[in-house]
Amino acid sequence: MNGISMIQLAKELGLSVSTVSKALGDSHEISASTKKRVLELAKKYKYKPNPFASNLRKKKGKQIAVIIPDIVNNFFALAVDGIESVTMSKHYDTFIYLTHENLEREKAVLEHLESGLISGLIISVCTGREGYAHFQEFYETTRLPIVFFDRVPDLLQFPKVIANNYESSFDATARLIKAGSKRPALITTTEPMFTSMERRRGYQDALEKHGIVFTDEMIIHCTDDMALNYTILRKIFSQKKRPDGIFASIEKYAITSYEVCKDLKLSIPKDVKVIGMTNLRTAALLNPSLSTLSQPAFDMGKEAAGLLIKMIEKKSYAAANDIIVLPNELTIRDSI
Amino acid sequence: MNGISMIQLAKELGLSVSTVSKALGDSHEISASTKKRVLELAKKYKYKPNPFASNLRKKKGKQIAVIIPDIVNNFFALAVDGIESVTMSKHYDTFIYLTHENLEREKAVLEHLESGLISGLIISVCTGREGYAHFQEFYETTRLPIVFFDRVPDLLQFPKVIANNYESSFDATARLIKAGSKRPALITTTEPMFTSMERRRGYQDALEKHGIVFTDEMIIHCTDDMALNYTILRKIFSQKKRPDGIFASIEKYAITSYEVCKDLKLSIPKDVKVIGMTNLRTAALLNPSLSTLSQPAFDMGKEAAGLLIKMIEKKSYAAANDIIVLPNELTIRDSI
DNA sequence: TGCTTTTACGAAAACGTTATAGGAAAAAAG
DNA sequence: CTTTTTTCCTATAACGTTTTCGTAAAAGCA
Repeated sequence: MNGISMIQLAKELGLSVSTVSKALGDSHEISASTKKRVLELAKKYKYKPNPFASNLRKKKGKQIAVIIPDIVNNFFALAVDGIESVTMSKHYDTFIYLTHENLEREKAVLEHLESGLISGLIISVCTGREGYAHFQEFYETTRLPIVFFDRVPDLLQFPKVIANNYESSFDATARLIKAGSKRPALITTTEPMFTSMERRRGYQDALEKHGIVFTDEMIIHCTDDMALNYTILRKIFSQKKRPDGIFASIEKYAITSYEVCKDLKLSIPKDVKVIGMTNLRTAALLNPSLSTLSQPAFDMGKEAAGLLIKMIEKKSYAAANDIIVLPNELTIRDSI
Repeated sequence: MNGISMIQLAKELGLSVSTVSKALGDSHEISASTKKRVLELAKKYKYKPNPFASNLRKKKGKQIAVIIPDIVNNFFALAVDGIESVTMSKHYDTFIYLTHENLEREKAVLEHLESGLISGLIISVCTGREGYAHFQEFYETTRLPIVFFDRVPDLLQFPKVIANNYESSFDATARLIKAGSKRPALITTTEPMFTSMERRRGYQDALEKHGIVFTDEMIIHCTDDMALNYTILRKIFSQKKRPDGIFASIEKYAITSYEVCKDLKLSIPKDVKVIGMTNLRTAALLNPSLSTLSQPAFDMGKEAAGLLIKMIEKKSYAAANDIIVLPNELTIRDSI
């Protein structure tokens, strides 16, 4: 805030402010020699255009926001890494907001951003399949480009970046079955999210394909509360007729599954075969090493940011209904 | 950018713009009844002040920046979580920039931020003990408050939030020795950072205190390249006179140590005892469960953000030389 | 009553840009 | 040698706030 302004530059050069502005913008209206003079003095004084003035006048800036449920999570951390790699290279600034799975917080952030602080939004939703009015409303009032990733509201018409959850869940479940699991369970969230539903669909179709009769108890609903999840899982795995396989569709559920099996002295993979949907870097080092279905988190972030910036910079909103699908990666280790 | 402006509010109320501005700012110059009228209409239209106009006029905004080397790392992710929890509650917006341990990138970000986009800066440095000119320069030209955390430049006079690295490293090393390690090694970075040096000091003093003669080979220097680290460690642990203990002063070095020991069929803790400086949530699930010295990452972020906002809002820079020290936590598990 | 003080508002300038419109000089065209 | 076009620059008005200063009316005071 302490640097030199365009006005001072103009004064020292004996030029008008508009000339300086155009010279810095490399306008064709300005002669090469004048441009050179301006650029040189600007460099000498390390002139930096005031972003507030510029944004105010242009009614548009180079700032975007990322709203995610959590950052202490390899998936989202990687996604942010991917987003930042793009925004950095395109000279955008990236705001970050964490909702901690709290709908009210999500709404509050969205309302706050209606001030016009940003020129685009990347978001991974924190709730189920309902209550998306705030996204629609945000869009109606701001008309700003939005890209959803991973946890997307399937019922809304917005560009999205997702993984092939159905297909990869099908494959993962099939692998559990082929490895000998007769009753593989799906651990999923209580929130009815599109992402989870796709995974569930893949899971159920794989069961059917392999002639396993699906019953409701095969689906275990966990929450955001790690301690509660432990209780839930411990109870289920203490039963006589417990599952002999686990497809943990969320990172932390895989970890809790390991804890429960360890405490109940259930052997992995002998008693229970496990595949976890996770991007944990330590998966290979767990005891036993965890078979994972990992998401292309970094690339999802990259694609989302690329798409968003394209939408911001092109007037064309042709991309508005784009859905980019990236493949999950199945890595079989000792837990199966 | 599509909402209603103050001008339109004023027009509809039959008031001047300045009156509306003051009313919204709860100025004493405005009567209670007028304030009420203004507030009501503002709420009706969901009026949001344009942050660019406001920041431009006030020469100050409610945006801060966080610059860190990495986000795919539990320590920094937790720190960002802590920072965000504060900025969110104080209604600040948080920019995030990742340097990926790249000095040039760090310099570029700092220079970019000299435009005045932010009102304060939280940073964890990416380099050694030299080349801090860019921080000093950033401060000279912007006069903006800066708070360093974890990786701090010890030679510069700025407020800092750090962990008790010396004391806790001393304790961790002492535990390795008490557990039977005769030649515990320290794995540290090649970059000569203050943080690492403190850890090293604690390590060496613990050796001396317990009558172990220190030699240079006991310090293993690793890099930012995981594959290279593997090679380095594998070579050292393949030697006859290999270390029988590891104090891994950085998260990823602990993981690579595990990988190397596993591949070399060295038993942890029988052949090699390990303590890792890490915030990994899966530490307890590793094989064997990893003893950790974990940093108060979330709280460090919280303290840093709290301090920064205090500096931004108070005119007093009394806090300018504050150094906040938080304790690391030692958790002994099966790897020792 | 006349005087001062307080209350409650408005006019206008400022913050640092960018965009629009216009114009003088130089170059090109006839 | 005029006319047209092109080149290069300036003046000015925005963008939406906040702040300073001025002032009429109301209130206080003798």
